[in-house]
Amino acid sequence: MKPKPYDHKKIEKKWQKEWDKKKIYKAADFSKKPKFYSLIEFPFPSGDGMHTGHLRSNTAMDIISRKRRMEDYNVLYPIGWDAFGLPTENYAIKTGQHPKAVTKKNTDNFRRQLKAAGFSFDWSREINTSDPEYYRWTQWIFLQMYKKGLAYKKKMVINWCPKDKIGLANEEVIDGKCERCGTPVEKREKEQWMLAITKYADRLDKDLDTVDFQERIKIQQRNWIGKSEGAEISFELKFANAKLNENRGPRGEKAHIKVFTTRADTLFGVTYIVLAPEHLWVTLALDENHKGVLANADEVKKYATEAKKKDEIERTSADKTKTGVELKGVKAINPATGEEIPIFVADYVLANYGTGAVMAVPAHDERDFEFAKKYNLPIKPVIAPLRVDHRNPHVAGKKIVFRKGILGIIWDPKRKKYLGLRWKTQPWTTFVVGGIEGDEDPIEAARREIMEETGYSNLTYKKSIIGPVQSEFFAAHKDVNRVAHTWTILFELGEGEPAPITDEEKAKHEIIWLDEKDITPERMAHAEMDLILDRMKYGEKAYPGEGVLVGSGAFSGQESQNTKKKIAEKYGKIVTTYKLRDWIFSRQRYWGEPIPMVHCENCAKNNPETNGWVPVPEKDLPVKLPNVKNYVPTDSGESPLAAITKWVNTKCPVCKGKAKRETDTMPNWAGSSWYYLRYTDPKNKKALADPKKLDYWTPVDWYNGGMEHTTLHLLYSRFWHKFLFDQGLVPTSEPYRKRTSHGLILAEGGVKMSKSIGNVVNPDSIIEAYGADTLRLYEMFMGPFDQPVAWSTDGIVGPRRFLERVWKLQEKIDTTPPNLGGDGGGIESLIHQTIKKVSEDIEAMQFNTAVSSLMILLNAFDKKEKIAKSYAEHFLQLLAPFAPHIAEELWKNLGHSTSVHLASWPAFNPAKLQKQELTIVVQVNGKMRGEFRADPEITQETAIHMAKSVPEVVKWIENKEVKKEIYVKGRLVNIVVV
RNA sequence: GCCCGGAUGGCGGAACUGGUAUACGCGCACGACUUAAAAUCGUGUCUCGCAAGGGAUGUGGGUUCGAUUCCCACUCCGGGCACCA
Repeated sequence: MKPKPYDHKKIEKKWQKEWDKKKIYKAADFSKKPKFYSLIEFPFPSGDGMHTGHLRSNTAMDIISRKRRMEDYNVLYPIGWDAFGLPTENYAIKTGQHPKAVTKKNTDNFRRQLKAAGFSFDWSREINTSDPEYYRWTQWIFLQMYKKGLAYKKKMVINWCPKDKIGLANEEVIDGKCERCGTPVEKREKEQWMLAITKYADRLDKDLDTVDFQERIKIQQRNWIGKSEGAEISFELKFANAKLNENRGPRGEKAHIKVFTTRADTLFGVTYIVLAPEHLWVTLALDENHKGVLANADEVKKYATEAKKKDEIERTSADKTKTGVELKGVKAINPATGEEIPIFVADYVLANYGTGAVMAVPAHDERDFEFAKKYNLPIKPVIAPLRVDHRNPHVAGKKIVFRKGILGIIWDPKRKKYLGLRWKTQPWTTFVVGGIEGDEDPIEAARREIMEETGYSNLTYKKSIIGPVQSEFFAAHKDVNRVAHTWTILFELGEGEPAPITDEEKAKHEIIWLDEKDITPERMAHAEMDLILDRMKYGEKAYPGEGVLVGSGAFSGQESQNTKKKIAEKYGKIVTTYKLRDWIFSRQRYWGEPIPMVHCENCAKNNPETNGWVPVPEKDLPVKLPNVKNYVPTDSGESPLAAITKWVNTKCPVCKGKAKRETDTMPNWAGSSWYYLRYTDPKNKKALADPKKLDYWTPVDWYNGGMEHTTLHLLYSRFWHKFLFDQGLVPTSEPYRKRTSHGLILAEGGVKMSKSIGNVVNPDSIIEAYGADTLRLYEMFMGPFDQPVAWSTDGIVGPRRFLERVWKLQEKIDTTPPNLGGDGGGIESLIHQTIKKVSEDIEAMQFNTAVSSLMILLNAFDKKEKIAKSYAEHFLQLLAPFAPHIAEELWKNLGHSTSVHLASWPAFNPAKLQKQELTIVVQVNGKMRGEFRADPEITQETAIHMAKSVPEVVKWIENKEVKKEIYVKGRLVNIVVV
């Protein structure tokens, strides 16, 4: 019988209908089988439909879900629509349709596309965030947060996108531009609803240890949360106006400024204080009540006002030079040294991190260094870099002698060379080295030493390269272990012959002249050459690293790492800060969940701490979006809802007086922060979900999505989940047990797929031409799942040809009992290897190699006249998750009446993995020279013996002395000859 | 600048725990089938060399009997963060 050709259109439609009818992918609540909840990020139904990039994640999780079903799990693989959002609203405005109608059209299209791709979703649980029955619970969760003080309204400067006419969350601003449209954001002061995600910062960070997220995801979230342990240290203030120094705060404390630092070990090196322009103290010092406190109030005021006006881009632009103004008439006192130091206001200090004030340590912080250079402030090194000389290490038992010293580098502009000393008594080349005597200045000491050792005195001081550096080495010429603090100083040599030097000096070393390329860490004996070269090349700069404390009172001599905590505790307290900010939750657009709050003037009077905000009673939820004609956004920063007076004016739920509704809506991250919970019980009218169902289904076992959501949706939903957990509403403290991420599918040529470039590949045309099975297979085969890959329409024919050949497999099924085909069980072993490989690769999301191993198995089948039915069945079971339609059709053709997707996942037999004969490679000195066939049970002795008799090997080892023989079991023999 | 990835044929990529580098697929070349083409099937396909052999996994070093794999230094590409004290 000649089979019909492979007609993907016919079989794919047929089976999709059949699966739908028989509901084979429906998830059963409370089944006795172990549950498996697999999740993909529900799509935002845009007007453009899906593109092939969207299907990568869906296909991967579909494969995993199908495999789990075959492994007899009760699988929940749901789908829904993240339907609120700007693009829909913008499109609706442009085309004059209602967003609701646009959403309906788009979801219908997406549903059609997803069904055509053959995904095994449980469609009975479909949800839509813009459905009032859904957003009733989004609003309800918001109210719970409000009750617990996590939702609050605050006037603040926000990022306003003038094009989208909407305020943005910090996470939505990229490089000072709107994430969506790329328009530079403006600063606007506005009352905003905020969610206090920072209260969960510590748990969001710490609990990452308890979940199985890809490491890169954890790292990115941790970086975003930005936990930083440091110290808060108070600097007391001293005013020029002596009367002010008498003032005390409410707890009797003197006026002071608190700074945050992670480098308390550098406290002795603090030479000034810097405040952010928004710092409370700056604001206070400038108001009317504090006239005369600052001698230059006008100047400071001007600077602070200008700085606050600047937008994000200007203020943070890369290589902007630092500016600032000193606060005249007040000094701070360094608590460690008691020194009076100046206070500046400068816009390089961020207001909303730490305390908005920093202690400046120019010697050890690059920014402070730059600022200090510009304003001529003292730079006091308190950390000496530590260099242990591994070429001349300390010798045990020798005395340790400390000394202060110099290293004199002399540049001769005439020779264009540096002066070096070649030691006669030691194998060293050095610059001029010497000690500092008493209170001598390092520069003077260097001049003196240079004169003594070289006779040169006509020297111009160029610069101090670095100092002090602590170096530890064995000074062989003095027979002591030396711990030296060394200052390196550069001089330029002038005219004139050197004076004669003593015989004693002559006996020690001779002068040589070194090219620039000769002064390397290898050539010179100084352990700190790396630092010297770096600073000779790039000039003087801060040393931000660790080392040994100097000039730090009782702490001098200790390693900086060990003093951070000690100094923090002595002069302040240890605190933890986070980069994460509270979540700006208000949006000024129509197509979102209304924030369920009303504002009542009357209540504001009776209950001032609420500012008049009253939550809508839970029984009145949902607060539905009014059906209106005009939802065009306004430039005023008010939501279009504000214009709908009939909706806005309402009764106060508390005093029954006149009240107004909140007109801002929620961001579209709201609905997606808890959607995975709703899938467990999508139609519940009494609760966001039945607790029993939540108990059964949650947490999500495996969640795959895009890296772009790591610091947005993924973080937000972990926050909401933790909140719900604290209220006893969900059974686990983390929503997702495992999170993985796919790489983006790029357009042909490796650029991003985008509608504006016009390089978007639509799955409809691919499914039409090649079929969903081919598309799925290709998406998995094209490259490593976690890395970006470029789409290639040329490449898709590979998987298509593969399926054509799978189709033809029917022609050679041998229904008589399996015969081993006379190949010594080769095929059988290959089948078991393939089962193992495909099983493991799916778990590791290495779908590309799983597909390739299926291709290898098919290639082996093709070489056979007949294929045993059981072999074909195994093959189809392995293929089913990848290409569900063709697998189902062929499975039926083999005589099965139940779906292949309900069949069980094949197991491999470890005993059958091994081939009956193996090839052992023979190397001589690590180079492949020959091979031989052997029994798997071969001993080391026989293997080596056989290896040595392989003809191609013999000619490499005859007449040579065999030095070593290595046998790697079942793999190779390496013979090492001299 | 900091943090994460990555670099292997003409192309997408493979290689277990350090053990035959280039699996699988695309493309290309040749052959079969065909009046012809497409499709399909078969053979070949890193590179230099007539060969024996040699050289190749971004670059330079190291460890090892043996390195795509481990270590050190560097270059380039992608992503994230970025005046976070």
